[in-house]
Amino acid sequence: MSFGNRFHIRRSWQYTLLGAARRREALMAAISDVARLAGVSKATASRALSGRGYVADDTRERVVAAAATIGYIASPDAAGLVTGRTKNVGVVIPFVNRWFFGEVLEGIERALLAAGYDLTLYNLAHSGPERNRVFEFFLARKRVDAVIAVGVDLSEHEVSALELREKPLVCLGGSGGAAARLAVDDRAVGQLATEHLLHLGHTRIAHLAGTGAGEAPATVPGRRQLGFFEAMAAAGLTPSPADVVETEMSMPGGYRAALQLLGHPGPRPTALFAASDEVAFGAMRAAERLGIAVPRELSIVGVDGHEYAEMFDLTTVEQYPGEQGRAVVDVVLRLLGDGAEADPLPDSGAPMPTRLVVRASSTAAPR
Amino acid sequence: MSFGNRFHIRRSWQYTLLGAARRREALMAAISDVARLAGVSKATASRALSGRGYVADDTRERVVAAAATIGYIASPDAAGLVTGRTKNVGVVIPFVNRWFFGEVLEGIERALLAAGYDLTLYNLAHSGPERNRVFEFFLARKRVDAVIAVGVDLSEHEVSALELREKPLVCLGGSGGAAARLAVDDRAVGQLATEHLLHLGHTRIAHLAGTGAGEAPATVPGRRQLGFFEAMAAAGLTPSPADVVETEMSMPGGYRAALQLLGHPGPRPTALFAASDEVAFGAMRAAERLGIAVPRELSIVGVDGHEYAEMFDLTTVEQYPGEQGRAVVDVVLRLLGDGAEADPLPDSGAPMPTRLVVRASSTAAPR
DNA sequence: CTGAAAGCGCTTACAG
DNA sequence: CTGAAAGCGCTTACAG
Repeated sequence: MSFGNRFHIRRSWQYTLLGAARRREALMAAISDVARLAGVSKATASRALSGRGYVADDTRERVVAAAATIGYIASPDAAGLVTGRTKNVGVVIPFVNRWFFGEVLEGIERALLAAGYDLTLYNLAHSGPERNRVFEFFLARKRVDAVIAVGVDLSEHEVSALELREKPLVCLGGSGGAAARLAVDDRAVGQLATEHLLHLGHTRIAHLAGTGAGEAPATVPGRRQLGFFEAMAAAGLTPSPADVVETEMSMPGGYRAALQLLGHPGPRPTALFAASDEVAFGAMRAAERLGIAVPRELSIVGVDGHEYAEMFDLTTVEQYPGEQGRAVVDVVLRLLGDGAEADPLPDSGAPMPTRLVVRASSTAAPR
Repeated sequence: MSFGNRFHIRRSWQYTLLGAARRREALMAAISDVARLAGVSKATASRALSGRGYVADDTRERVVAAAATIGYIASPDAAGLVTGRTKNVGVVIPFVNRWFFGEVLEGIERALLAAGYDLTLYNLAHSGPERNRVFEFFLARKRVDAVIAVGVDLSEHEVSALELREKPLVCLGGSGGAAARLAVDDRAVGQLATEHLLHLGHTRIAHLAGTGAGEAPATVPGRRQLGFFEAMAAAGLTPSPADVVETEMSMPGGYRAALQLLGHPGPRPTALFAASDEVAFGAMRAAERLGIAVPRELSIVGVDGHEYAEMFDLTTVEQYPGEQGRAVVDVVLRLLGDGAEADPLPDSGAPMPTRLVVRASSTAAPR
């Protein structure tokens, strides 16, 4: 029962490629090695190790022991070839370095790992040819069992590229596609933030919206802005166009936009609804630079529940991206028939939870 | 030459699993479909598509056309089984949501994607059993061709788990392992930041160090702290232990640590070297809260070249994480024999570039 | 320049 | 409960 035989049968090119590894006894063992050592067939070894199918208890033990001895770990790719499952999920995400997206990604990664799945990351930071290649080549291959799209606005074409390959798609936020989608109610979020400021007596409230909010009402920035307008309208107020400024949803973006908004001579808004906490932090910094006291002269509300919000005393509508990541993985696993069957199905219609957290950045309107 | 035959041969369970996909003509095509359509053997189809081996020009054209017609994309996992190459790299990273790490990750992703590689993400945020599982199971499988470790302090055991599987390992920053490592000279960085403050006439300089700097001089926080001490010593100064505080390398971490450091009654340091820009931002916020004017009463220097540094007018020793990510992929590709052979070998001994950028947060010592 | 054959490492249905 | 056989989709060495 020596291991030598196998190698002499191998073709020379294979031998060259894997020779070094093979020659060390315990390395890169295949299931046939386990089977041989345990004195059973590959089929039995497979059943014993996977837990699928009947195997006598003592046989199983022998197989498991043999696997441990030679450090055997099954190749998921070889298994995937026959089962059609790679145990790998593609995650498409536009940013990694914005708080919300980073938290979601960490939540997804943790949940996937716990389920024995790999996470293949596709960063869509720069659209263009790269983005096409992701949808038409990388995600189209059989390498991923499913796709999670985080905060991406999918085109028809992108969705159908995935459908063509019958690749399950679950979205978190973003827009486009008829696929399964988990999301907070961003319209309600915008409404709530604005109502909080209205409730404090503010009447001139500005909005630092995310890029594209105006043209694309279905996107996250668009929905938050919609909520803002609705709350204002319900209070009988019509924001002046100059008080609604679009910006990249980052801290420097918020800083620059707020500098413009607040630096203009003449009466200023007394309150500001920022489309995200990062935008709000930028606005706070801009106010500081312009000598505008927050919250005495300017109340600010953000969205996210950013890790820094407490430090900056920022009032915000919290959401829970880590939980959202976990939840989206739950849905994927269930779609793949791999979740705990016992788990109740998530209420797919219901929006993900949010919560208004009031801190010192918002206060009663002056006078 | 109908596609129907194939399916009747399939076993029923396969049929059930893949049936729906197969029945739509153009879907999930295999190379045998391409071969049949082009009227050649699988071997020739493979050669034509991969570009390896001789194929007559017109044959190639026919094969390529056939592949396009049925939307054929090769399964990398099946190919990997025979070539031993998965075109997939595992990336191990402790954070995704800290600026430096996010930038590195984006740089790695872009470079890998451009080379046709996938990136499988393993987030080591929480060490413990999960971390073990990553090294002993996930990375040990044949699923990844190589491993990139970003800013991780590898144990002997972790390194040998990888070596056992002959998995090429390239590190960016961090410590541990004799593997290939790209890194900035963190000792020099600490020295430079400190010398800048000394040069401005400061003599009482505090240091907000990263967690573990004291016990682990080989780690990034340890090396930066070493540089700090060396520069101080060279100036004939010995920092008081109270002026060296360890903190998590985040903005809230810096905030809390600086609150302690600066809130203490009695004379204060006039300058502060923060182990990262995020720590520095936190310290700025703490100073603001305590009514300490930056830079008039307190000069602050950070490390990183964070996206926000300009907004906060922070003097910092910049590094270029996006470039670092790209560079580490270069090394991996070369190790895998997949890089442009023409490229000059990177000067593996040389540290990655850094640069002192002076802004308004640091100024001459009071008096 | 091309095809038939072997084989990568695994899992499953089938027959005992 | 177990094994022999077939096959997942691909690529390569070999022989023409």
